[in-house]
Amino acid sequence: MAEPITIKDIANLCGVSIATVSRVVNNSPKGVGEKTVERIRKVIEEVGYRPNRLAQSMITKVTHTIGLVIPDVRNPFFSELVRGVEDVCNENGYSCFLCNTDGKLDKENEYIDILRDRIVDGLLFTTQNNKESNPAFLDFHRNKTPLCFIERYVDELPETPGVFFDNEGGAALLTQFVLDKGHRNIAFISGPLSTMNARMRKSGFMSTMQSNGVEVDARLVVEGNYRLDSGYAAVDQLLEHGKPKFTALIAGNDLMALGAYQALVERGYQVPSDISIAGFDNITYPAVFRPLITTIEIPGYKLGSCGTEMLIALMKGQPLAVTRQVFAAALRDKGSVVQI
Amino acid sequence: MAEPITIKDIANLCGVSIATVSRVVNNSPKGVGEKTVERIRKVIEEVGYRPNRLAQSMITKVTHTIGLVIPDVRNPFFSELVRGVEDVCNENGYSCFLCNTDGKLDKENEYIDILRDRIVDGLLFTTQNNKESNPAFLDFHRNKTPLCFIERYVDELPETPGVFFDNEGGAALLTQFVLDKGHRNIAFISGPLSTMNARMRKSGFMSTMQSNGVEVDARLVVEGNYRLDSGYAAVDQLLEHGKPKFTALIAGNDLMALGAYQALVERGYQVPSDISIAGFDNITYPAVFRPLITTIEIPGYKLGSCGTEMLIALMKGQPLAVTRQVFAAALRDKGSVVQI
DNA sequence: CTGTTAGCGCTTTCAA
DNA sequence: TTGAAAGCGCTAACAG
Repeated sequence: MAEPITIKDIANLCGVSIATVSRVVNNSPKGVGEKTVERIRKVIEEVGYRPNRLAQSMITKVTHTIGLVIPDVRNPFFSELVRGVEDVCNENGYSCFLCNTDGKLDKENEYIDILRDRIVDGLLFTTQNNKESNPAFLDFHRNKTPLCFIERYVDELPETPGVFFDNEGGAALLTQFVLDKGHRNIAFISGPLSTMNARMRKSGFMSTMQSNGVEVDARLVVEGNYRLDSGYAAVDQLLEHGKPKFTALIAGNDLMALGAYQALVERGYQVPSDISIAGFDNITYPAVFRPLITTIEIPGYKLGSCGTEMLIALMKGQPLAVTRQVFAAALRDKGSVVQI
Repeated sequence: MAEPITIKDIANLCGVSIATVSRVVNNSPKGVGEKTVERIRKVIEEVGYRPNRLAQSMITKVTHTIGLVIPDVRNPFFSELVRGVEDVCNENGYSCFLCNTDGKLDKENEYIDILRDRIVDGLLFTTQNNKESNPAFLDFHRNKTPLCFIERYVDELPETPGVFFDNEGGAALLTQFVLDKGHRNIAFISGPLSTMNARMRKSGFMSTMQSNGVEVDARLVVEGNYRLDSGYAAVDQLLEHGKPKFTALIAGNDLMALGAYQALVERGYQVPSDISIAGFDNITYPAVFRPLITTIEIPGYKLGSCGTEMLIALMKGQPLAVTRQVFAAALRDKGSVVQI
């Protein structure tokens, strides 16, 4: 290990004190002679000196690092989000620790501790898990380490900044779209109602049905778990009493919509001519793949990049104009909902 | 910002010196009275003291962090890989900085500098870009910061450890499979031949054809760029002179295979009954999606986790049994290649 | 304009 | 078994 060059070496090489070198490194108080600045700059360049960030951080107490805690980077929504976060970090001189929790509370806690130990300047946090709030958050909060939520609501920390997706509005938009196509008997497969976004989506569906004066048949509303097979199983439940009583089906996400699609097709129904289908997420794949599902797009990249921008503002001590940003939903019509 | 608790506070609270506290924190030289250890432990627990990792790192020169440099986490292959890396890091007390370069040389260089400044203990690097070797690598090499390649070959650093996928063997396996189905006129769409893996795959195809005594029609071998549309375009090129002269088509990756599929179907050919298709990558999607392409699976997670294990061994100064691990290919038959 | 000095929080000899 | 003291590489008063 070639001993790294230190500020001391530069000072010696230039015949000045380390304080002076430090000043030009931080191009601080212009109170350094121009000649000196130039000379020092030249030497730094020549020998390839790079300040030791650990030493700097020890004094300044800032590390220019953040922690990003997500359930699983393999989920396309999160990889979009991660990329949004990382891009903004990089643009602003921050580096980002990636942490996968699989949504498990103990891993979330573990990572929060790890990140605190690493003295990150801020934390970006997202999870489906909101059964209970995490005590570690309160620590962060106490230490005033900036924290920004992504699609997460914690009752105990109502004023914590965050970026959110308008789940309710998205569901309303989609439901209205289906209604406008003439459907009146619409089935709904929700995500797990333990999660806030599943509740919001369901609520958007229900209220839009109501505001359109369309009664919701309770037997047509079932709960899934956001996975493909639960969409499949939901169809069995919906068809329990023979022929379908619905002409359209809205699922809480595209995966369940796909599962439902499979179940319907296997049972001899044509989609969308017999039954229309719609979902949430806009999971996108190479253009050749079929089926295509009309869906609500959730802007993963945008949530990540904007959340990071908020966090950076926070870390710089800038007051936030808005502490909670809500992103609007966009409909992606892919033809799986037909006029009747 | 509540002032963090320091080792000094613990020392005062316990009426011992900071050296003693340090000893129990690092449960080092058992040379501390059992009573004292217990007392200090208790206080540490009570007040929730956590050693400042920056200060520790300043002295020990290790940060327990690594850098992971990839083209884009949104590519499913890389998100698999990232997860493999992160899991192994976490199991071993390391944290991981994620860096996306889009395969651009300047961003690769930038990140290498950033990571060096952050004093990562090791670097995991992967990219398709191997037109030129990166001077920054040589710095890393000079500093003896452990470096592990993932699917990357740099001529100047032949002895750098790495994990690799057996591209040539995979291509051979797939080609043999197609040959065994009775095909003799087989088209091949390679990836960009500037990349090593595209060359290896092509080479595996060529040599297997040859070893089976099957002549390769040069007009049936075209170069693509690993993207969907280049697979589509390649078909036009292959059909230039009218009817296809091939009964099977192997693409350098699934995306191009998909593009070729689309082009063939649009031109009225049935896949696989008229023309069989095979690819590389085993990109996987929810089970309902069609078409399915027979393919070679590349174990992204495994490459990530094993690469990280190698890197960790390196960082611990353990000698590596093998400096280069090559992962074997596995065929995933999905029915897109039929017997003729 | 520049240098001296005192730490940041911790590990690690060297003594006691 | 424990403590005192010397730094790690750097920043930030405070002098000059």
